[in-house]
Amino acid sequence: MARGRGRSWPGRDGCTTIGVMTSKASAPDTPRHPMLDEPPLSLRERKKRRTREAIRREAYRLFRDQGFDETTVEEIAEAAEVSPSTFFRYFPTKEDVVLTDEYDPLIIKLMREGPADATFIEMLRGAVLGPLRVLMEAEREEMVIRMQLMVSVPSLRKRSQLQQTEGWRMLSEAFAERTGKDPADPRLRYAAAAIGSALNEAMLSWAEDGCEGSPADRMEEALDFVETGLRTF
Amino acid sequence: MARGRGRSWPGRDGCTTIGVMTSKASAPDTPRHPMLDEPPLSLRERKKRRTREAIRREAYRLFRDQGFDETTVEEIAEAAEVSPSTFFRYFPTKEDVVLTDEYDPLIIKLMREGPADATFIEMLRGAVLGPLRVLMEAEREEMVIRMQLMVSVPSLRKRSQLQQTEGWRMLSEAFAERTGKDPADPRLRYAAAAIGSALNEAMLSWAEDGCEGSPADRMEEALDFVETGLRTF
DNA sequence: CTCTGAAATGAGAGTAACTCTCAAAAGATG
DNA sequence: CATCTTTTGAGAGTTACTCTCATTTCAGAG
Repeated sequence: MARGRGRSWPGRDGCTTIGVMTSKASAPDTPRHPMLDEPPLSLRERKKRRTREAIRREAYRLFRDQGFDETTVEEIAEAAEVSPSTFFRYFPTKEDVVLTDEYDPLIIKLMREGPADATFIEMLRGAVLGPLRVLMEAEREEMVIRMQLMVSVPSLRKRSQLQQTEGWRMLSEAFAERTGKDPADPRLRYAAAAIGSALNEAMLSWAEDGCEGSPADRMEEALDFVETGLRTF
Repeated sequence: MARGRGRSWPGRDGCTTIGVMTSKASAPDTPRHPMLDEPPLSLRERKKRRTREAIRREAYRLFRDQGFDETTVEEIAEAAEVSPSTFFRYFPTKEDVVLTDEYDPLIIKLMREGPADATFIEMLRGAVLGPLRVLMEAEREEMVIRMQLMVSVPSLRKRSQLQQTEGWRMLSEAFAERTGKDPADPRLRYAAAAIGSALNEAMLSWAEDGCEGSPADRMEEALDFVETGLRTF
């Protein structure tokens, strides 16, 4: 085939839906979120950011109007006024336009600042649900479109990064580092995987029910449940 | 693009790695496992089964010899002496050759026969880990190859059905039915998703460590952990 | 302002995983 | 043997990516 994956693109730095990154490194655009006020901005960087935003904006528009599968990369590139080549330099796959975001650094940062004696779940309540609530206020519209796409397009649903174990590695490591736990402890993997999937499921159920309120509420519910409910369910 | 997914193939009935199905329905081949001694076998059915087995066998051989990405569907089809068209009639995607199996009916059956007052996790210990141990004895070699592929090929790793929430729906429903619980209870979704991912992670860690013994041991460990350990971890 | 190197872009050709249609082959059935 | 149904093969088409290379554009030094 051709469907590339895991190569080494310039356009990304590796992050994802609601802060669960699939790390990558360097190049064209190193996305970071404004909420995490980053330093300066060279001309080149500004241009790259604009390009990335243009691609994403046009892509969402087309996805909304004619559907994800019905929109070709070529169309997106044309609408964003870049070449198809450039599109792929910014997003490794069409799916990544929807799945990628820039919140991971923020989450990691919050984890490093959290209480050193917190449990994994407690830490996540602060580092993931907190910013998510803010995010939903600030960019609700875009988030809603994303979530709806993720629910309705099978290929996106499956790749939802909240569900991708791999994406939780950095988060787990940050947690281990902060709390002094062994990063190689298999329980860390189990916990991250289990919780990630439960959160993902909570998000899906929120989207399926019409995207009312904040998904963070559902996620809170899911966290509470997996924290103590599995023994008796 | 072309990468189809979720269409409506004739060749499958919907099942998956270690019994976590992505249901589908009807047609050419309705795979079932011998362990679940099914009734008769018409000439046509036997042929279909043979074809399916031939495809899988040749595919595994080629994957092992030259790698998953380096093997084209065309090569597999040729080795199995069928046309590429036929290949896709049996397996919706190349990945499914590795990800699909026929254990789901067995697991469902065991769940329906299990204790009606068991918790979800208890039920899984019996219905999933039990047969898995047997399976590992009976078809160890093939299972090991599958697992190794699933660990080493990124696209497979991500799609590992143990991780696919969707695949757990039927299992959840069987559980709800057996124990008289509400199948729409969101906690059922959370539980299935969380446990599925933890089990998947256990399997991966087993494969990464060289596939020694049975993955069921690791999975047992993971189940024990998510059952009670998340509150304090 | 100019020169120089580095990074981003565009163009275009190539690969391979699917998709779809249709006619031919092969079991099933009576 | 005749007919109906299901499976198969052939082949053409779409599109997501991949790779290479020439061109453009920014950065930084003089």
